[in-house]
Amino acid sequence: MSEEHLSEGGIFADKAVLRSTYIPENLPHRMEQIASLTDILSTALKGKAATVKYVSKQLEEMARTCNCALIYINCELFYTQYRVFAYLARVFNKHIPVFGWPNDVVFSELKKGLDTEGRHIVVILDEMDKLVTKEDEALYKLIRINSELNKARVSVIGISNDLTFSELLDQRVKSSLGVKEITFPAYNADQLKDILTERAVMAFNYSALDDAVIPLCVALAAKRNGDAKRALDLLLISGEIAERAKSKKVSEEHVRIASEKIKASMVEVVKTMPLQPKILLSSVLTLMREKNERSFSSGEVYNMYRRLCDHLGVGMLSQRRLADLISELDFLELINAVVVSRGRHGMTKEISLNVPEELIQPVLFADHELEALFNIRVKA
DNA sequence: AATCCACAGGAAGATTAGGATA
DNA sequence: TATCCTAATCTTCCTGTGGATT
Repeated sequence: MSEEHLSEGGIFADKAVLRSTYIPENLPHRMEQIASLTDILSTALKGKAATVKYVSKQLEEMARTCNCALIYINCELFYTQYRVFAYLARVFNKHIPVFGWPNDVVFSELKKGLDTEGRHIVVILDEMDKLVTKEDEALYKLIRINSELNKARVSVIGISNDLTFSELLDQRVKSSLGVKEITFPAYNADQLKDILTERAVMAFNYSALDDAVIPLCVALAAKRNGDAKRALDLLLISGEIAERAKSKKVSEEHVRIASEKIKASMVEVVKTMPLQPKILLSSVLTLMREKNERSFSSGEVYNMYRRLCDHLGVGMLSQRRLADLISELDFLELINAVVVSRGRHGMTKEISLNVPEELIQPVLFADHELEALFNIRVKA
């Protein structure tokens, strides 16, 4: 139980419930994704943290019905290639000494064991980051094992609390993991409401929430992409504001203040950005006005970016560099950037604005270096 | 099944900015 | 002021990717 938890007495019952690290018992409106997670037992996968963790909680139950074995490995304990493979091989009744055998012998024993059983197995690697730093070949081998098996299939579910660890991953591993990445459609207002209500019951003390608070949070968040994390953030910050104000209840007013605070910090982020990212952001804005669409390919954005630089008489960056800036803005949650394949038409990042246009447009135009964009021709 | 688009994103090296030091 | 050092930025060159199209 956390320190934070102990000090809750007024508004909050358990603040941690609202944080993005919290694993809910229930995951409403994601049954389809959960179903497909259990479905694709022939490939490696990764997904949004909460969903994967939830699945690992529940999968054991389902595993019995879909005839596959579930093997849980805590990488904090089994942190080398040898230990992981030896552990797995032992599951298939292979006798492997604790140490002494060469890695590749252990590996081929594991393959033999798998193929004689010929089943689907799901390997859950908890604290996966520990394994990656200590032994980078293990993950790669495990993921690629399918191509060397005849009958059996192996899936890997990686769990990690370390948000930055995917940067450490071997590119080969990353790309294999990404193969069956599941997409998560945005929640609609009703679904968001369900989610917030469910969490609020646990997070707040009884009757510490005004009835209007959740609908308001949903209304404010739904304007911006139906992102559950944003709605939960808003609720959390509202609660904190109410708490600091020594109020007994979280009211609509607190939500409004919280919303203003969030907006203010977004404005601040945009205001203090260097020139080039500002031009990039302006490019997205201009594209939205010109084409009357919401999302654009990185090629479109780069072309617009060049146009704007030209217009401003500013030196332009390479496409490669711009791709990095796009990722940075994505990280800051100012834009959404998702890699998609358009088949014959190549791969792109689909880029869309993630903050209210009317909020950042004035900020950008206020920059005297961008003044010239004011009168840029909007052609149909 | 093979091709091929339009990029993503890694590697390595160059350039620049911002200091520190002498 | 000139010189050096380091980190951040940015470029060039590159290989890899998924799936619509052939």
